[in-house]
Amino acid sequence: MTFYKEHSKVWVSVDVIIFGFDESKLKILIGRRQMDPGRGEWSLYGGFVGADESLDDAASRVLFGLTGLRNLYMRQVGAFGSVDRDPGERVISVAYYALINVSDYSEKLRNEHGLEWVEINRMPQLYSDHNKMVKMALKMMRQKIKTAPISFSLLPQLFTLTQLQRLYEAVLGEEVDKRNFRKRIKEMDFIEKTELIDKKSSKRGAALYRFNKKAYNEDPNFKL
Amino acid sequence: MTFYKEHSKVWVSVDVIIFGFDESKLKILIGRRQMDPGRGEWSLYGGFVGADESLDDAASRVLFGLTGLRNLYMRQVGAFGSVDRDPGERVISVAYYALINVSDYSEKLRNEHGLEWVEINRMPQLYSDHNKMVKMALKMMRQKIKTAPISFSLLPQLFTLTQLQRLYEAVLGEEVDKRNFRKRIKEMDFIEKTELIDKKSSKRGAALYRFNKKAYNEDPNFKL
DNA sequence: TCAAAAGTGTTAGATTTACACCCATGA
DNA sequence: TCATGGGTGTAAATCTAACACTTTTGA
Repeated sequence: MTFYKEHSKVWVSVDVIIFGFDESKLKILIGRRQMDPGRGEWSLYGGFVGADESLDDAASRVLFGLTGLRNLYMRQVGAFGSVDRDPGERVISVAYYALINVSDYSEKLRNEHGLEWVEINRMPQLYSDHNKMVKMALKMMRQKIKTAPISFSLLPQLFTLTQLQRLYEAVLGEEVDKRNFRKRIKEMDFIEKTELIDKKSSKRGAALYRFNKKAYNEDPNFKL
Repeated sequence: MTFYKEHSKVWVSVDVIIFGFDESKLKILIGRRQMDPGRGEWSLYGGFVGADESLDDAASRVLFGLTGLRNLYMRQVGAFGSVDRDPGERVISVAYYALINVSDYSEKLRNEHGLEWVEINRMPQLYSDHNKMVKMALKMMRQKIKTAPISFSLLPQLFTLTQLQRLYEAVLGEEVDKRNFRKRIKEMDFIEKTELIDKKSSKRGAALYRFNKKAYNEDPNFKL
């Protein structure tokens, strides 16, 4: 059966924006493009959508190839389809963003792919319309992080409240009042204080917290 | 030049969700599918993306063919790409939603295309994943209408505050307090009261208002 | 002993919500 | 004259934002 044969087909790719949080900075993972056209330009990492895989599957595949990690938090940003967005051919691209905990990520893989972590507010010019994708992804992520517990995907399992606060500051791009912030955290029972103390960040040491996903699902009242 | 020839191409279509507001109800325009596969099922209206048009252009084209109207408020909902979402072939679809003022819309065109206005909360089952598209579009539109002046795209140029209130109630799916609503409207100087009185809706008559786009652009402080 | 980060409450102001009656008119 | 939708203000409650000092400890 070929129902639609009078219409033309196009290439469809996925591009992934990988957010990470390190040194109190929000960063994304970019590399030098390895193929023509645009070889050598800074670029997001992407891949073509296969005939037998969904868009989400294609994005997961690209993400796995890049990070060795599965089941990352991932959301679609949207489809980008200007006729001349790709200098070579007509390619429609669907952008996704994903969140990773930088300490889960292997330096080896990063080097193999020639990738760099770049601070979100020091982004170079990227290939094609990739800057637009990043901008939209960031906008969506900012929105999301205020109402859903996605921040924990960017942090180690155990984290201090200062780390969490720095993360919000980095994502939102504005300072946050420490006391008001901690007040709100205390109201969320699914952010649990552990007995453990982190001594790396200060002499006095800071309590380590943990996100309890099960408790969250029972009472999903996240609000920052 | 054919850079990507080793990869497979797919069909890409756009599907448009057309919102209208009538009789205090939020409605969408759907029709019976005219082609195989799925002939006769309730469906959104769509079209294939041509080789030389952008996604947005394809959506505008479909929208124009359907309504005879250009420059409608239109936003992308996202790309839908399950492998088997279309029973015939592999087709990736990008959904858009658009807002129209029902009274601008010609009954003639509606009949020609065999379209019906269906209340959003009486939606029948639609072809393929179209219900999912509608659900996402509605969610996005609800979000948008709280922070951007898109409601005026669903109303005639002149409207009463009761109409505007009913629109919000229909979109948000909840009742709104009349006095609080009007208080907030008064704060937005770009919603201008005219000298005109609408006598259709009540014996006493209600003042007609107008959205001043220019004034809005100078001070875009929409907040409902 | 001191520098550096952790931790902790209160108050004023702003925003949000709840709520009920009179008005004008055509039928 | 009365039924119908139009139009108006206040007060309580909640939420938000501003703000400063003590604690602990390793160097």
